[in-house]
Amino acid sequence: MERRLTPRGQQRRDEIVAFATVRFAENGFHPTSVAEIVGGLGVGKGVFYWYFASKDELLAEILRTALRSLRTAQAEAVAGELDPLRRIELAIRAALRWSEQHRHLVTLIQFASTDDRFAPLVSLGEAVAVRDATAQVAAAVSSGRVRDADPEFVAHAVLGVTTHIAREFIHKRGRPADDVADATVAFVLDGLLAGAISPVG
Amino acid sequence: MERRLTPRGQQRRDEIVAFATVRFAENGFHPTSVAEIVGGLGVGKGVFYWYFASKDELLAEILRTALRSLRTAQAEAVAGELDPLRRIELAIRAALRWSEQHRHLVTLIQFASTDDRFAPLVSLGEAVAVRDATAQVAAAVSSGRVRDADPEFVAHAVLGVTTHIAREFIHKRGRPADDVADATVAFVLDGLLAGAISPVG
Amino acid sequence: MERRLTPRGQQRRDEIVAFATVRFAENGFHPTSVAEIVGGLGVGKGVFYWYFASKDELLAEILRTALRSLRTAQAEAVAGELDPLRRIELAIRAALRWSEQHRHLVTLIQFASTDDRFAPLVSLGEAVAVRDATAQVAAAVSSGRVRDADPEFVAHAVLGVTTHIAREFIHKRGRPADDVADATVAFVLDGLLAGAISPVG
Amino acid sequence: MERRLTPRGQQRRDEIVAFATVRFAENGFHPTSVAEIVGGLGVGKGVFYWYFASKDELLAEILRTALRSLRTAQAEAVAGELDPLRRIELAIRAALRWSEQHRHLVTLIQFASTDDRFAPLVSLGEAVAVRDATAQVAAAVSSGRVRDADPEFVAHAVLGVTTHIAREFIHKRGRPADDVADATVAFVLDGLLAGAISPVG
DNA sequence: AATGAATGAGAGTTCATTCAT
DNA sequence: GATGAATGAACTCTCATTCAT
Repeated sequence: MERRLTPRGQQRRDEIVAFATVRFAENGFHPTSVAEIVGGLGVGKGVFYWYFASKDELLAEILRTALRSLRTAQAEAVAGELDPLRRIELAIRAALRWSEQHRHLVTLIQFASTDDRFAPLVSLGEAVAVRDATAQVAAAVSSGRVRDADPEFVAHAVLGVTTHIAREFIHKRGRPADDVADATVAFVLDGLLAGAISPVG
Repeated sequence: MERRLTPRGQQRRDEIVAFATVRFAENGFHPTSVAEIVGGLGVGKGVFYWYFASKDELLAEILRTALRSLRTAQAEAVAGELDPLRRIELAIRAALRWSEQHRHLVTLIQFASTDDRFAPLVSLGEAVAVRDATAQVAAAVSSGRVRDADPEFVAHAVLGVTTHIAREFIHKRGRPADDVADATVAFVLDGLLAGAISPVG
Repeated sequence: MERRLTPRGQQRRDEIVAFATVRFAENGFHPTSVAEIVGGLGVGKGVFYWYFASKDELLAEILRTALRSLRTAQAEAVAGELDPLRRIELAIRAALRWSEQHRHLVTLIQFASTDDRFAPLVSLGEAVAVRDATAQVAAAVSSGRVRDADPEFVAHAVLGVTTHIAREFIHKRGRPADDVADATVAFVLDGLLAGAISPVG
Repeated sequence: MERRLTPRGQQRRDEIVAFATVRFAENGFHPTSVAEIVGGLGVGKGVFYWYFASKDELLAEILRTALRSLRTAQAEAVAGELDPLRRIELAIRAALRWSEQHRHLVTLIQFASTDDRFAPLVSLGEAVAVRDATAQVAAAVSSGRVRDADPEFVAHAVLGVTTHIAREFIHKRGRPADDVADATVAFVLDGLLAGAISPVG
């Protein structure tokens, strides 16, 4: 593969990616056939294999692009911010806003992480975000601003909250990402007990 | 279906379920063929269709049984406990212990939730746990013991943390469920800020 | 593969082998599709793959069976004969008679020897005959009954004559194997010069 | 087709022929795709069809050229020689030398003779050599210099020996063509028995 | 002369499911 | 209850060939 493409070719390729992403997310990867994709685009079967080595390779590319896009969105969101807790907050907000705009990709990423052939790609993509979050938490812990905790554990806990909440509240219930983000940040930073009335005895 | 089975029949059926669960979890549901399952058990194809109406139906049953088992484990864990926060803690601990013992089922549940045909079963199974957690949080909030928050949101946040942490720390890294549970409960109840040194300025 | 077959299954399998042998020989291996084979037998496509792992594997098996059959025919023909030259003669006669009866197999063997994936099978099959012929020639040479010559070279020369002659005279022109065998044996034993009138000066 | 080509065009064409010859011989004709050929040369697909009407036509041309080349080599080798047996010997030597230099073509010719679409071309090419050899043998027989035998049969026997020996000893084992030729000529002229010690009673 | 793009029939193969025994 | 055999639609992928540029 790695073909030199004309502008028209690049456009075709993008069409395939866009169409397949939606189908894969809505129908599932395995149940969506190549025939369905090319049929939906009104082109011959060969077109698919002109641009992609295989159906697997197409999904892999979708995933790589998606994860890179998410990473970029987060990187831009935290750029310039030095405070560790603010960085974490901004990263959560960016992730939720990105999820709102790319629900199909979110679905695909979740599926991919259940398939041995694609899971490594997802882990790889997540690793960057986790690494950054881990560093921020570690900094916050050592400066005494947050309670002592395994930074990597916390980073994954945050990741778990964020992804599940995105699916449940943004995708399923259509809540605005920013509102959901407020609640998510509060949960992450304060937990359940903070600010509550101390038990009287 | 709904066949009256002899003890030997019941055993056969259970064998199929057990074997298929592992294969589905390790290889993926779609990539695992019926032929592979019956081949692995050394029986003919007819056997499979004697006990199950279809491959889909087998997965559905695995999921139903799995979710029921998880529910039961949680119900037993919280039985008799009246304090809302303790109930949540006990439910988290039960879920993590169950995940430790049923990693294949955890994988399958995650996959199922990405497939339109099976996702409803998972939601249904989770709904019970979420409903209980929501009620506990609501009680705790209204008694002023935890900060004001949308109880259902919190319930899902806890679910998100727990499932992700189970996969990442118990399955991938093999940490003991009980240790992981301690950290999870701390995260959920205290968030990041609680117990930290207040900023001096 | 390596399936336990019922008598009916064995029969089906044999049908496929027989039909495919003819088609492969007449149309060529690559140009003959699996669809053509199952269509010609009036069965579904799955049948083919129930009995054979692949089209390649079917050809491989045809070749193995064919070469074993030829070997057996030659072994039976020379059994009990001790004289080296007679053994060679009998082997040539057996080969030609076998070629007469299995012209499709002869064609397939020739094709196979031009394809890297199958050529080793042919070489393997021929090796036995060549080894025996080599031994006979060596014996004849060392007893002084034939002129000094590289026994292995002679063995291959005999093989070359025999196979080409079978195709040209038995298959293409339909000459009876026994007549062709007489001429072949004469050529092999006597060459061109033997028994000729010595040049008078 | 039959295009008037510029010198550069002629060169391109020759490149294709050379490259395809090697690929066809090493990978097989059917398994070698047009895409592979143009890809290997770093040109677009249009180029192929600019110079050749089809893949079949390319092979046909390769074969025609190859057989003409072999014929020419033999014709030059025997030119001027009047003695029938010497002509046969020289033709054998020329064939083996040519085989040594054109092993890929030898492989292709052998394959072609197993495919109904190309076999006639090979027969046609061989016919000339066989015709000449037949004439020489007939002359030698009628002058009494060789034993009585069907000249055409002998011609084919010689062809069979020569082609098989070329593949086995020159191509597979890399023996020098001239050494192999000595042994081949000896076999053809003397057979096995000539010059051997007569059995003593 | 040459390119990249496109075609679409057809290749080999798989597989959930059914059926005769 | 259980088997091996059979089905045939659907799958992924290939490929000789054509075409617009």
